[in-house]
Amino acid sequence: MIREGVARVLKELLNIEEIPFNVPPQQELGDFSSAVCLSMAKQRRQSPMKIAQELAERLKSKLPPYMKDIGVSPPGYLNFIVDWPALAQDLIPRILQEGELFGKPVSQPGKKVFIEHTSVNPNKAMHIGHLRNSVLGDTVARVLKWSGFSTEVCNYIDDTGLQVVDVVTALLYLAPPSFTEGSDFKAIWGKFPADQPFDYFCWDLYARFQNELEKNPSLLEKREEVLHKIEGEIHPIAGFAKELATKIVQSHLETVAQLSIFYDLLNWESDIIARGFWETTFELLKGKGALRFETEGPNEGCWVVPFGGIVETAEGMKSLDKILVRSNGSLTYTGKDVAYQLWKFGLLKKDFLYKRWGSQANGEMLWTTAKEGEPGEKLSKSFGHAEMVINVIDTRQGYPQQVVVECLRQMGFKKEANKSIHMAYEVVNLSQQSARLLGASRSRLGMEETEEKKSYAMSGRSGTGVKAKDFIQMVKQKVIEKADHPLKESVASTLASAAIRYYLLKFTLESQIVFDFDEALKTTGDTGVYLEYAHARACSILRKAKEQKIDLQWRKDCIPKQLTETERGLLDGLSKFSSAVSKTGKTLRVSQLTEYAFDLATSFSNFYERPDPGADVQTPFIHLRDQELQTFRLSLVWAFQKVMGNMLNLMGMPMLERI
RNA sequence: GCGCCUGUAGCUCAGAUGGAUAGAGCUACGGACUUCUAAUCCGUGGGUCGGAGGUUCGAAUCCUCUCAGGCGCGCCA
Repeated sequence: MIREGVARVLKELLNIEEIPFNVPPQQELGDFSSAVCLSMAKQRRQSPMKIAQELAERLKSKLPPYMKDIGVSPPGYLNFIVDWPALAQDLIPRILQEGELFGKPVSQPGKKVFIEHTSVNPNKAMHIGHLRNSVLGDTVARVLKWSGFSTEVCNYIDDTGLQVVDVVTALLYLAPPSFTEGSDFKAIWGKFPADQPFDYFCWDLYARFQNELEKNPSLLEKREEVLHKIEGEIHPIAGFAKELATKIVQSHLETVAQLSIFYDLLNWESDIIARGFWETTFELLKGKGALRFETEGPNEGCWVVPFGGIVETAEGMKSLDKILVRSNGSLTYTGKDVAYQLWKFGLLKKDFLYKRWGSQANGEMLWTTAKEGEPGEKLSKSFGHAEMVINVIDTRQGYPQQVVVECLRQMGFKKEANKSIHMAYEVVNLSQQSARLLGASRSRLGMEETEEKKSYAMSGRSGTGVKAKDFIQMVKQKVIEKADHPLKESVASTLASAAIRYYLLKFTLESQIVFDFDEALKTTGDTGVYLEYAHARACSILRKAKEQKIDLQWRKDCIPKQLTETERGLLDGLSKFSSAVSKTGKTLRVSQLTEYAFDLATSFSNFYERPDPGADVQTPFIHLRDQELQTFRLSLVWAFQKVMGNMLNLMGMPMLERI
């Protein structure tokens, strides 16, 4: 806000696009500075010092907002001295008045962003890697909504894939009683133990099935049989599979709800097929010549997107071309994805049928696509037809995502191709110690006895991974242990949720998280707990002030002539809120949120601990004799509490009034 | 083989558009609680930003090469 004001004036004066700012090495020089003059020196053929001096004079005669003075230092830096009282006078009452709306950009009517995240195979429990996806997606959605977009969040359910087939086959045939033609599924449902979550049982079962497949090839035939029956959609097994997937999806939704993650729509892959999305897409692609039918070579009999031809790899010759339709006529995942992407933009003439899934803990209705649902026109809301599409998928799927975008481009949907964003993030792996703790043997991890690796990939196939619900429970337990007083259940849950979201958010997208229990269970320092603590502390101060009947009414004459270092620090932090969030909305680098939030909380802690940094004694705000100063400092606390609350909201962390 | 990503303090990581002396947290050591909440704060220690060239007045940041690690290149999803 301070820097934006200066940047606006400078841009006008200099006619350049971006103004870089930084912090001077000595505080005496100024509160912040810019090196624009240095970079201008060459093209203007003037010494940077001279440019800076001239510019400073021009700025001084027409001071930007909140500026007290502008100085110059060699070799040509512009140093800005902030008029802190003026800033306080504008900023604090605005924060207090606007509350949740403070710093929010004006909305952009009609601009809709479609965000897909989570999209976990509905055949087993979620693990912490899936959680990273959900937290990233949910946070981006929150930030974009705040930025003024209308958002639609969807969770894609791949119910037609082999993973579901595997678990169904395992349930029906791996252990007695086996399914027999004509029988009902009562005995099969009876296999689920009462003392274990549904999705946990499937987790183990899936891993066991992968193991059994190698030993017992007859299961392969069974699997093939189950696959066809599910695809046929008429056999009772198809209904059973759908029921199973539905139950798992329910488990997933319950899991992420613990981290305040909700959706607008569940999109079932089977509905993409049933609604004939592909047929339309196929014609479009063929019409544009984007598809090629292979009559020879390794992809003989397939419809492919040409994407680089045949290349030599470590494992021999391979084709880079992407198959969309297999030689047996069936559709690949990428094929479905192209059709689905078209639907998201409203480019398909076809639509799903919808019905209500149920209301969620955030009060919003969750919809699902369904064969027996209603057409979109009959609903009060419309799904899809987005301006921009963000797919939160891990980086390993970069190649197929590229194919999807390329298909759009080839079909002539250039604008939509450019607005298709693959939000790619690195996976979560397990540290050596974590892998050991999970009891993963070397052989199960697929490694030699002497081999040592830094990290281990989680694997559904081998059942190696930290299950999301376990992790949430562990963090909760840890938070309770670490507290110096008994915690209410709800407080522990909130702290755990904040800690987990923070942990999954603070890494940059390119950073591979090597999950380590010690690291992930930390409750001190750079953690979500710190943010909650700072917020709750501010609440406590305000609560106590009210109890003591201290007048919190803002008066502009309460501002001191000189602000202390920690007061300035907090004020500066508060003033950066809007630009910090806006920046995240543009870059989608959500780790910048935790970075800013931590900085803000730190500046508050510093202010709280040392409001008068030079003094020997620090007086608690509510004991201050100077009523003006008391009002000012308590107003700062209040403003912090509001802005921190807004930050917590944006990161999906529930607020606590006291811990 | 080709492509993408990563390499910054003992450990885990930030460092958007190139800017002045590269920052946090954890760990270690030393200090501050009859409290507005010590899950906090203050201090000390810790770095040839993987390496080598180059561009630039100026490079952790841009370019080239190189070393090390991860991932991708399925008629899986």
